[in-house]
Amino acid sequence: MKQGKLENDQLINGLSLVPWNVLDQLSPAQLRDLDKTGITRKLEKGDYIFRSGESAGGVYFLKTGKVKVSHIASSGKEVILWFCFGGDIFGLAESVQCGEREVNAFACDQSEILSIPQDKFNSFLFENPQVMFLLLQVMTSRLRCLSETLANVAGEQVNRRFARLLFWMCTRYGRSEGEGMVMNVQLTHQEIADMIGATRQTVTSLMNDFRREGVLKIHDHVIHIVDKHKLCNLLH
Amino acid sequence: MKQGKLENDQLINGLSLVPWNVLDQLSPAQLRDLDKTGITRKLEKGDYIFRSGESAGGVYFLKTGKVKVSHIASSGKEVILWFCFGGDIFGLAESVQCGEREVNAFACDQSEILSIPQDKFNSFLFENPQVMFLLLQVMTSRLRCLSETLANVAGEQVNRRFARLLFWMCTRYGRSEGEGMVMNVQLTHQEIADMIGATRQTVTSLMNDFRREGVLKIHDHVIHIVDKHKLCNLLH
DNA sequence: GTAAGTCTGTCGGCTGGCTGACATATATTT
DNA sequence: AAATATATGTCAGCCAGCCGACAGACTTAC
Repeated sequence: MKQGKLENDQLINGLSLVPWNVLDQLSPAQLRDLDKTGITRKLEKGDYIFRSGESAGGVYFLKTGKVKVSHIASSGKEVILWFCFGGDIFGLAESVQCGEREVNAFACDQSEILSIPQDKFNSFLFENPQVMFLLLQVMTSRLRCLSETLANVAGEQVNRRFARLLFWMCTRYGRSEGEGMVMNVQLTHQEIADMIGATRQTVTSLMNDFRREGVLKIHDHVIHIVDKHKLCNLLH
Repeated sequence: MKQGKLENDQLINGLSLVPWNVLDQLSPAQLRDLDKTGITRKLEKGDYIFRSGESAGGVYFLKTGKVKVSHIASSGKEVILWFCFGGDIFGLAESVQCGEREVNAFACDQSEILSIPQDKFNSFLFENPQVMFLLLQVMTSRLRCLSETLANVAGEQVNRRFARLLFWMCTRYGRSEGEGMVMNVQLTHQEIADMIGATRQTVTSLMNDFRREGVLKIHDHVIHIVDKHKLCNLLH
């Protein structure tokens, strides 16, 4: 790992693409070290890793699977902050500080997690300053991502919010394919709604609008953006 | 500074109060070091330190004054992420990564800033891992704060959004006073609106509703929460 | 002191998107 | 295969909060 400047950093339409996959960026020795200090656990679809209000004992790495990190507003509405995939870290905010969980972490699929007690993880960070720096990058990248989401939700109409989410998800989790993009993260309309502050019904109808307009297609729950430029036009 | 656990951390109603004032937590030697590597500059009210789209050359510390960090949504609506006060760091996200600014930093008052080039700052962090850890804490604290704001904006009605903002601002920037709280951060109705995703008119009328209900009073632009519990009741 | 600029207060009309309700389609379990 | 659960599609009604507009209050500059 090079100090100071990420090598695989990219900028696409102003989107910072610092990779969030932390495990992939650690050395074999560091991985062994973490594995030794933590406990690996298997989770079933539907399990909670932690819930808002619980006291935070440590930090988690997602080895495989998919985890949803979300708030429940006092109105009962769920607000999804992001999804974690293989290699991602979560539960850091509450651990690096002291205090209780503010969010829920929920296994969307069968998953495998590595949990590491707070004090041990902090020691690990001081022994591996490059990793600490990497986390600083990941956290600031998430901060930018949330800033953008906030600007989106607070300042735009639903159709644009949806278009922006699509573009953002495809950029981060999908791949280009000719004029278009493909992303095979499985998302229900409800989940999309919870990410953009809308209702399920609104997402359903937007989805069909976009399909009718030839912006996207869906095969087996995989979203294909037919024409990147068409989508981009919906952003401004 | 103690490693691993912040001493002056507090939790009030689930609000993490990791202090954001970074300069106050540095040693005299570290301060001297930073002062030497950076440039101190005075700003007039209304100056921009940077704007969205510019390339990011470094990181800033606010020595005195007040700086607004905001997004402009493509609809033209401004969305305020937070205000910085004496000792706060800003512009880190874009610097620690590479790339361009995504937000605007605007001096709300006469201010004094210390700007430090990215590469020098990164070196400084590796020489002072405790500071790097401190920044990790500050950034994750802001991440939590933004998460909460997002949940607020995406999941609650305006009156609650406003109540939550008041509570949050008083907790972070104000002080308790008997049954109530006082906060003398000067905010216009427009600025409040931009923090909660509402319009100025809505904030004006909410402000008067709350005054009528005996939740708050205003003297010389200073907000007094008359009864903390009354405000808290509005949150749920 | 006056003028220009910026904030605050108030109101009627309008609408984006929520609510609720129900039908159909697709997965999952037994 | 049947039964249950979950996801999608569609629609009418409604209302929170936006929009525009204007008046008065308060600041700042000259």
